[in-house]
Amino acid sequence: MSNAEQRKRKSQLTPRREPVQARARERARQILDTTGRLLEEVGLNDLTTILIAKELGVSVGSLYHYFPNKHAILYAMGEQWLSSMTVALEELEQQDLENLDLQQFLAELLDRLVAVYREQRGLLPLVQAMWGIPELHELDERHDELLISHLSAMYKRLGFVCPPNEMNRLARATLETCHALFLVIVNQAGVRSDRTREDLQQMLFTMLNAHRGEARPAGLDDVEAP
Amino acid sequence: MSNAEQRKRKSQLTPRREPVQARARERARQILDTTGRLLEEVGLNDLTTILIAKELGVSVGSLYHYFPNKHAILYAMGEQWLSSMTVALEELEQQDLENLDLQQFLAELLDRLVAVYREQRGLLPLVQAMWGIPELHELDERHDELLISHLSAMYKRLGFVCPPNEMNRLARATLETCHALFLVIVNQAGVRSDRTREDLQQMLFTMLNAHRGEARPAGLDDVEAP
DNA sequence: AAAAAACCGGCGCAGGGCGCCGGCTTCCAG
DNA sequence: CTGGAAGCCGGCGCCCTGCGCCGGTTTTTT
Repeated sequence: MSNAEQRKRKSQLTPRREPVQARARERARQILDTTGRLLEEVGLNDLTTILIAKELGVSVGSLYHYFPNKHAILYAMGEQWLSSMTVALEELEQQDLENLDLQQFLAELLDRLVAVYREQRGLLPLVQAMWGIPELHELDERHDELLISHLSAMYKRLGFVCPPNEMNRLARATLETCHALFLVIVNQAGVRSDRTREDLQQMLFTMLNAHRGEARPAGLDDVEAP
Repeated sequence: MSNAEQRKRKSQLTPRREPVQARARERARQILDTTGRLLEEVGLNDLTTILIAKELGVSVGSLYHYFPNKHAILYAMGEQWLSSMTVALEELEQQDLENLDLQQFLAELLDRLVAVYREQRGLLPLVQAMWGIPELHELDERHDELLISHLSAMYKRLGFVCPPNEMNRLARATLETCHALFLVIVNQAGVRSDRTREDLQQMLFTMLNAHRGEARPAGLDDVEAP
């Protein structure tokens, strides 16, 4: 079955081989870099392998030495994004959270995450890709899990006593609110973005502060639910 | 230029003709209905004209009597969505807002909007389409403008005294926060969704209450900016 | 210096979905 | 009852774009 063969190849998302030589590693980095730049400029719909190759000044064939197909490039960008988030979150977890109050914690959290959003090239099209391209869905899910697990852990260290399912709900609400407003913030000019950033912090504080001490929230006896 | 011709046809999004007979009008409604159902079931990527026709039990040719192309169907769904929102907002504006306090207002607002989100079939793929398909971008923008203008007007009636650009910022923050959390809410089960709905209300209250009286916010002297 | 890895440009080609076509059926008016 | 307009139907042409392999050359590594 050549069809099955093709599907297999198509669903292959990891790089063809681990680049060993310095030059090759550099190339792979350059490809991602260029792709990021192009995503910003032309958007997801007009991004083609030919365009990437031309922009970078290499041939299409070369591209396929590093990545088995176009989606794999986007996938790699997504992983880069995930790892930036991971770094930011782990740095935050280094801190002495037990002795931070909630406002201080939120200020730290938002600063770090906004920075990650700010430095990511072509973020919006990338998000769009993670929603729209089936092969990349997994990344979106991993992103959510990553944030939920880290946030839950940190909330606990801050003294939250909610049961796991409620913690989960709070983390999800936090993450979605942050994501939505970060996208607003990075598109605003100086003062406005600071104000929105501050509003976000106060909103999160309101939500979290209201629930931090609820050991047994009413009506939430289920263990796991969306 | 057959190419220009084609482009012209492709960019055509309004229905081919206004249906005059009852049967035809009914068909058009059915097409949108079926499309909504299919969007829920198979998602945006696997939605094809053939599938729509087969599901509805008509031929593909028939579809093209009512809509010039596939995107036009989605466009029509989007417009339906916009009009639901408009209705909800206008109903709210009927009320005696001047004598409502902010909490009461937010409760009303959220109830109505959540209801609209709940009853819209295939909402998520539709949103995805409005982001991903260039022809539908306009809908997304109109949606934002719609909400921002209505929200600004209502905030004013509630006694807000901010300058227009700040009002705009607050409306945008409101809309993005609502959108993000509505999508969470409609996917949660009973009690949890109520709690998130309540959290959202308190968060919005926090943000809006903080700024309702700021006639001259510091550093916001520009007239228009993102 | 030989082997392995990286690089190059061209081109075959597959396939999936779009939407037109030509002819039929139904409905309404006169 | 009849004529014509609106509605309906299935098929399939076909496009066309982007994917990704190939055979050969150059560079790096050991």
